[in-house]
Amino acid sequence: MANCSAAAERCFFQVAIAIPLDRLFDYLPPSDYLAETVKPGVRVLVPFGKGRKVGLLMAICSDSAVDNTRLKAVEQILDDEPILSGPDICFLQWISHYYHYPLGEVLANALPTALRQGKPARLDSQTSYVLSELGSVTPMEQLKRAPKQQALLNLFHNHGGAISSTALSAFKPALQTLLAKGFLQPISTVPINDNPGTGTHLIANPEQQIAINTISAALGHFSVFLLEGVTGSGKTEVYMQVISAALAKGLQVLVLLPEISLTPQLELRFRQRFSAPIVTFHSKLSDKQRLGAWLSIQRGTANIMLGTRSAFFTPLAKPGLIILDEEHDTSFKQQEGLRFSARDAAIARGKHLGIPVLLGSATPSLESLFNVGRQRYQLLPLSTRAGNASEPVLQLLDIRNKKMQSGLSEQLLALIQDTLAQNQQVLLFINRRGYAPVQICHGCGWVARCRYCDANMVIHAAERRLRCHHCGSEQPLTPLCPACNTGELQALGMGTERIEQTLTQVFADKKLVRLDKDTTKRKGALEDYLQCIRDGDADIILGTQMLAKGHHFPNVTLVAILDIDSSLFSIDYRAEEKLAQLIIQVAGRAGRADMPGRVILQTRHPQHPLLLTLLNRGYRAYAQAALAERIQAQLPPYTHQALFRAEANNITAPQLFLTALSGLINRHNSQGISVFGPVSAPMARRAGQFRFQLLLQSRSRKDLHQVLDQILAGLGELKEARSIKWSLDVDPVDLY
DNA sequence: AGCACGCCGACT
DNA sequence: GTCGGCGTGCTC
Repeated sequence: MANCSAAAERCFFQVAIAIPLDRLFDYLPPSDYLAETVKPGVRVLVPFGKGRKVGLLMAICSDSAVDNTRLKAVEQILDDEPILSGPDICFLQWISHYYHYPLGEVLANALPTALRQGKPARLDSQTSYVLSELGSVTPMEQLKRAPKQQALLNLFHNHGGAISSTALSAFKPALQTLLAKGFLQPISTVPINDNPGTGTHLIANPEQQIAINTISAALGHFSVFLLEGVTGSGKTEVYMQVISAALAKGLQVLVLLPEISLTPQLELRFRQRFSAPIVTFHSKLSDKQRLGAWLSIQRGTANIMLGTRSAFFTPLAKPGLIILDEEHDTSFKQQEGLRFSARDAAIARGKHLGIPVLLGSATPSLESLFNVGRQRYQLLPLSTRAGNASEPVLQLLDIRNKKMQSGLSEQLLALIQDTLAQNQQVLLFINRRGYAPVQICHGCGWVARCRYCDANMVIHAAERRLRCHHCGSEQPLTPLCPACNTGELQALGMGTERIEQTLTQVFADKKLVRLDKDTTKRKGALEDYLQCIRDGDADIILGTQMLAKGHHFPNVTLVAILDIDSSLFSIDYRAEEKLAQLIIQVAGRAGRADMPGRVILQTRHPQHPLLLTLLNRGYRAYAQAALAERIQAQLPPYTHQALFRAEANNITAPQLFLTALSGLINRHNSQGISVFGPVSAPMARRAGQFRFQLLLQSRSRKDLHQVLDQILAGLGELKEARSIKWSLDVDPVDLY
């Protein structure tokens, strides 16, 4: 083997480094380097500036454009084998190019923290647990007051053997308790195959069977499917049978969900079904756990990865299928750093890897329905609800000139009363946390504003504080108006906390659970509340939109959305789509076969076309009408957008920058893409920063990206860029 | 992104 | 007389 550094032909390492510069850095090989032992895709430790950094080797080439005397040598090669394969790197390069984000930073997004820090890519032997003698003789009923512990013990009974700690990450508190009680005991093993699955399929109905057959037949080549099924139509059963088909071919499956809180339930169902090793991946895992999950998928020791957006880039040893559930959910769009859409990127990844992508939703995004119309995606409908469950009834409640009590009309209060009297649960949504969104002085009209944002301070009564929901600044509640020094301060408007107060007074004998960012801050609090609701320990469930995601509450028969009007006239053109999806999703949360759900929408606009179409003709009719409007208005998905944002601590610099940028664009804009702005962001000042934006739009994605490619090269030299912070959002979903 | 270098204000 | 403010420039 030729020793490259000594040989006549020199060679150079091209290394990607996680800094906001979209270029590679050339290095000399390490002193002990032997050619052909090192392949692209390994991590290298390199001197960089004053310190050292972990980079990824992209290529080994025979020359360098940099003056060779300035080159430093790679200090250490960190991996024996590439941690990313050729196709993976190729896909990440595509991502870097499409989102105009530096390759080194894209790579950093794709690696777990431990690998980014240069820790060894090694799977530690892990602790596993087995039933103790005591645990195997303890009757399950003994734990009926502790459902989580009971579920865990049950898992061990069904499984019969050892289960690894990684596989039990969702049961951490219960695991500790059962260990303390002596029902379980730890054993140390090499990584084991967690094998509790029974593999029993349900009998699929005809539509499910068509979906299963179609997707299974597509394994091995690229195609996109949109599985459109209402809650309870059996999407998960389709997922599981398609996963089975992939597993049978020795392939891996990546399953993405919008929210962490949805992973435990699905993980449990998967574990009951599959004998193949399953790993989860999301931001609540420790660095070590994430490394373990990532490596076991990268090496192929696990076959199924279940995770959130942060799991998206995990390399698959034997790629088989990507499933993205609740594809309409905007949580799949990352809102800072690498602003990618996991949904869109999943399609691109499927294409790169030559594997099918399965999108699922009861309320597909307009983009996906548009792509079905263009025959890019194949629609697989599931129209039958399992078990003859009847459709929930959607009903508008006109609250114009109606007497209201804390945002609740008397009619709604009466309906709540009736429902509670029948020992059924009530679910109430209001998308505003805190006590009240405005504090106003009745004497002089003064309103509590945030010092740093263009926003009102929100009253948090229990903590006796005013808080800004945009920057987090706080101050104590004062009894006197700071402007006129009288005691005329009043709370205006409704938040979850205030409605909770009213409801606990009106229904004093009923148990209320409030679910919002404030009540679920504690780790595991959300899961505890959800379990409490499922166990029937709550009569009234009150919360923000976080309640609408995925969870099903069969004993809820009355659902009300209290404040839909704020979304009906929003400046954000996607607000209506989100509201329509929320209404239908919420309707799916409620009821079961013998107790159909009822959904009440309080509104002052009962004639609004969105509401009429949605209620009378359903989601698909709404979507069709909305798509027709998008054509008319020349909005996505009929056009493509890219949004430049700029912010600074003064009001002029961002505008100057965007104006200069606009000029630069127009000099390169032979394609005739539209440029709107600069305009101030909907919230012009946030956390002390003045924010402006420039929107680019074109009917041709190619033209748009061509212009972006041209201007981004010269953007660094723009002197106006020096004093501000800017970012580019390709395919923005929120124009804030 | 870090990190140094580099010229102008209030302090041991 | 200095400590330190963050503007500017560079990283193979």
